[in-house]
Amino acid sequence: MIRKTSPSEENYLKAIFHSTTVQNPLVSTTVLATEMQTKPSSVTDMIQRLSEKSLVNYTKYKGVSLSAAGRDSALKTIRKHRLWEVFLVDHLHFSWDAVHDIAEQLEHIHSEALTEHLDIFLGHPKTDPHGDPIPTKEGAVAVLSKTLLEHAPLHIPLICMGVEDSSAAFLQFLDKFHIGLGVVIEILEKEVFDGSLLISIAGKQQRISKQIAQNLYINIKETPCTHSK
Amino acid sequence: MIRKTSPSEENYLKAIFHSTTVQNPLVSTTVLATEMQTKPSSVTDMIQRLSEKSLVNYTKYKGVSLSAAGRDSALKTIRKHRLWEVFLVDHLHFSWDAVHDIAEQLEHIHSEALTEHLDIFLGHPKTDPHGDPIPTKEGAVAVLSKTLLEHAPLHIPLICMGVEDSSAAFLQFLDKFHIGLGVVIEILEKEVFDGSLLISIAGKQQRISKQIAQNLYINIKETPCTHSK
DNA sequence: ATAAATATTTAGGCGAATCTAAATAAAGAA
DNA sequence: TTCTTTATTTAGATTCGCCTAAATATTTAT
Repeated sequence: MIRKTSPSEENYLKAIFHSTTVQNPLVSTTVLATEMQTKPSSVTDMIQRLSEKSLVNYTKYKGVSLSAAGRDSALKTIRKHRLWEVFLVDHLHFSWDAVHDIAEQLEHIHSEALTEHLDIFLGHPKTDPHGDPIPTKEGAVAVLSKTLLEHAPLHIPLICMGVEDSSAAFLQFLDKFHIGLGVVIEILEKEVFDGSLLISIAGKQQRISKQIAQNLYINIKETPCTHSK
Repeated sequence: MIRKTSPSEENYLKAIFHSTTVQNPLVSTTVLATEMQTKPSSVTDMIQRLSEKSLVNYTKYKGVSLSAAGRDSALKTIRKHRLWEVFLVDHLHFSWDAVHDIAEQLEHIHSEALTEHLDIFLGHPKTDPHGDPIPTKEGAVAVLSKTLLEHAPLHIPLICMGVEDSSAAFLQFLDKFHIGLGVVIEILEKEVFDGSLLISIAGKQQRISKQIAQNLYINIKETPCTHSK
């Protein structure tokens, strides 16, 4: 009998997906253990089970990567996670820093019909409230052109497209500066000394640190964005 | 360290709630085992754990009932279940016979904020798509005046208020007769021989079996259902 | 009242997912 | 290269939720 993936397995697959996408094509036990807030031995245990189910490619002492089936499963989970985040922000009016923990639970609901009805209800959104692309039903992920604010040109209207760090702390920090997805900003000045930027948002001038500029993605203004909150 | 209730525990508490509300104030292991599609020994096992957590009152060989805390937990779960059902039917356009299994999963999401935001989004519904009352945040359940169609008077407009049996089979069967919540019907004739009824729905006459009449709740039309306690 | 039937609990085991502690492999330094 | 440090795996234990089989309590029938 074909057993459905458990929430725990799905979380591991997601973590492997993220680690192998952002960085190395092979992720180590320790890195995964840190990511999952657990012990390396637990990771080894789970990875061996996932390997037996052919969801990952695993070589002892070398590292792990996703198989086609594992990648598929991870993308399904990520699709659900991001769709739910859109629902939570756009319809239940949660702030973008509050949705992650709830979506972490909702992403494990097993019902293809639910996911697709939700997608229709939301109007087939392309990105979640943090600007991350929503994988399609078929498992395709759009590669968004991501430019860090740090590397953006001066004196040109820029549109905020996403965040690198989507921790609640950072998102709440952005809220203080009235920076959100779709917000138009313009760099007026770059400070060589500390990398800080003088920017204008909605006519007002503000100085933001290098750290913010390193965690915020922008595009040259052209297309409007949803999720304006 | 206060542990959150697990999905399994929540399902047991729900089952105990239903059994002790509908029938005896004390429910037996066997009845519960049937309800939960499991073995009596597993039920004993779980009940003992719930008893240690003071969620149920348990006397060996006698039966089990909910403690105040257990009842509270059960009502929270039922509230979530029914709110999600409203969402699934009213907003995601699922049919009323398709929502139960999905709501069974959604009801275990732990987030008070989510439940309350959902309640607001839905406009504080009083009943779910099957006519069952939605417990309040505080744990109050409205007692709806429930009259079976079987016992309803003739030649008076009746409004369909709920179902006794909410299995997919029965609900789909009702759909065939175009019977749904809020639909107005009138009994034209009662057949003594087999208990079947000749009714009119939206001007059309139909004959329905005794079994349907025994599983459908109605109210006299002019009296709108008051959800006050 | 006693025996038979039935309901319930106990005992012992299993798989999933976790942990700690010990063993072993790989990598880095002298 | 050989030793030491670090990373990784294995071994053994734990909890949860379930199972089967056996023991025991309760109920029913004779």
